[in-house]
Amino acid sequence: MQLLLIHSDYIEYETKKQTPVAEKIEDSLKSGRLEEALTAFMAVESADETNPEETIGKAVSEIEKVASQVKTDRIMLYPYAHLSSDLSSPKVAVNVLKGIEAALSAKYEVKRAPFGWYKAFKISCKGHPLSELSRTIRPEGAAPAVCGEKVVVAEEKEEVVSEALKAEGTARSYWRILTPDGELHEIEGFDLSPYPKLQQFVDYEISKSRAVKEAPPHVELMRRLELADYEPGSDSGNMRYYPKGRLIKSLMENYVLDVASEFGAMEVETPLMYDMNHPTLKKYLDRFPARQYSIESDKRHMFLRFAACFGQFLMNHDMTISYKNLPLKMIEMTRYSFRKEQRGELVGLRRLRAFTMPDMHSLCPDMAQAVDQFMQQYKLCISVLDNMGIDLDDYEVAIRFTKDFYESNRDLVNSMVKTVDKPVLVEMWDTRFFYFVLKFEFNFVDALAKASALSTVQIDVENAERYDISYISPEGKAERPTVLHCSPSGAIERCIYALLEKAAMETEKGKVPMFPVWLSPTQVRIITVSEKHMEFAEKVSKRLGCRVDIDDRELSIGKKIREAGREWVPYVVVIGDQEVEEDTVNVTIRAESEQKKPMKVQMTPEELKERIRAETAGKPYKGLPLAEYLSERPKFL
RNA sequence: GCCUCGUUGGCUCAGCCCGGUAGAGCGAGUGACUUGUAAUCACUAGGUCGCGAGUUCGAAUCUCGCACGGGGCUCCA
Repeated sequence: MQLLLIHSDYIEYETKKQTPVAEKIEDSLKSGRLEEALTAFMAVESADETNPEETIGKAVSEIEKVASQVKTDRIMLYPYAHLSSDLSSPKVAVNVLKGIEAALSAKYEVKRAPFGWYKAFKISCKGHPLSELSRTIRPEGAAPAVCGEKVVVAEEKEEVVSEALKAEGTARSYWRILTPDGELHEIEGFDLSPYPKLQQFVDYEISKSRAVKEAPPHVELMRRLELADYEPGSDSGNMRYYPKGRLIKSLMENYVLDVASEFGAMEVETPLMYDMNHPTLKKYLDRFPARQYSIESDKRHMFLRFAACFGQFLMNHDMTISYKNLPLKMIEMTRYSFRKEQRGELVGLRRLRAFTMPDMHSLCPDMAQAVDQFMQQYKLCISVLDNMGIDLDDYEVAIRFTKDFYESNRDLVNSMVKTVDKPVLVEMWDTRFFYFVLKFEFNFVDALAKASALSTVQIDVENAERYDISYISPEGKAERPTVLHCSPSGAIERCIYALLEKAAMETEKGKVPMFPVWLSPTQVRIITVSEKHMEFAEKVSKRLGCRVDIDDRELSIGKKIREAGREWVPYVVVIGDQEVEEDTVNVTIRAESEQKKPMKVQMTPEELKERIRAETAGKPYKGLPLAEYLSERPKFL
């Protein structure tokens, strides 16, 4: 039996004409209406004939379950033959319907539309996630249907939902574990116990089991460290960034751009909003699983970009590109990309509605070079995350591809797994649902076992055609390139989230949390024992030549030390009489300290400077985001 | 979007069940102390109790609606 359940404001029907299999009914049943009802459209199938009683029982329990979820006690049973291409005999169907009606009548107000009539009906679907559900019910032992998936989309309430979002509900995929030896394993039976993080990721992706009571630890940290905060004056998922958060973000953004530039990508900038009715964009919207912000602008209907694809592809379309220019790479640091994620999905910095994402696209002449580029970019992503403080142990790899692609590119996929040298999760589609044939993501698994994607690369085989992008081949002919999408780090905010969650997990394990030195808002904090040491402190600050601040507040040494620790300052320098005399500094090195066991070292300012220089070599640098003297700093929280 | 819990000085929270002039700690300001490694002492200021409506002689407290946040569902780069 096929069941389609719609929670509706109302449902009404009116019989029009009998079919040859029509049941006889009284006039009172020729039309009907229910307010606030769960409507069950149903088609009884031939498989149900083997055991109609069982079908009735299962259908009743499904309907009751949904009725209680949506909290309604009115049910409309509506025979709807179009749900199946393999119907039962009318006699069985009527018996099953009557059986369901009888069983439900005890607890619910039930109406049943007559069987075998052409009927006009009106329904108003409520549109919440549980309001539209479909179920397939089969007696034990009956063979599963082999016909193609059916997508039934009830009338949506004005909301623009892309076809890709709808299709995703029906995409058929297979999950496997791929090990570095190139073997594909069924998930059931594969021993994941040596890989607890992968286990958590697999659970998250597949069984979708997640029971969490607390707020994720990064939410408190992002506020306590004065990095970022909610902005009630904006839409949910649009954050404010305080100076320290802005500094970290800015350094990360610059780092990714530097790396991309070195990799040969040209930085560009494209508009934030686009015309919803632009013919090319409309089609692309339908292929991307995201919800958009939309904006009414005079008579045009605009949407906010959710990536830089549009802008770059439209630019590519207008360009004259020779095969000599390939692979052609462009990058934009999208500040912002907008996605109107569902409200309940937004948490801290993990998932936002406005986020900063490096978006790089590479045009390749053919699949061979695309595959080569893909591997280079895969390695680039590993290196970028590593340099930002997120290493291979902190995330799990997911590789997704179509069956066809895998079969002709096993070597590529296997060498990806060898590169990370640990089992990865694989998802294989039997047909291509999306614009890509191959993609990977690095999924960070947080302190509460929730996973979210960071870096990703995808091989796109659709958009060159859609945007009419071409290059001129050596033979002088226009050819379609293959396009790669790459976000080397993933969303910048999400990288900050990952660092904070990682720090929280390390704190749990008894370690001392910190940011990489190149990202630390304060790299060295100078604390003076008394006012008379200020002059020397200022000299030391200049000699260090990095982000040094001076705690000149009238507080006890103990308190200043404690606060420097709470801010995760990597080097805390205390200056008193001894240091002034010896021209040295006493440094507490956070990276080498343990909880309650600080690592204190006496060294010259130049030694400390050299140490920091070595640790931050090759990374972007910016000055202090706040006043040098702590007494001059405002509090943001 | 749905369910559920929450919203009280800048921050963290008590008070709400059982309606009667709003409390603490931290932070801030001022003063004392001039300090050697995880919270120095004293005083002072600071509150439309998220917003709107209702019940009541009287609402932080009871009821309803809305906004924002946490968790769950759903969904997902």
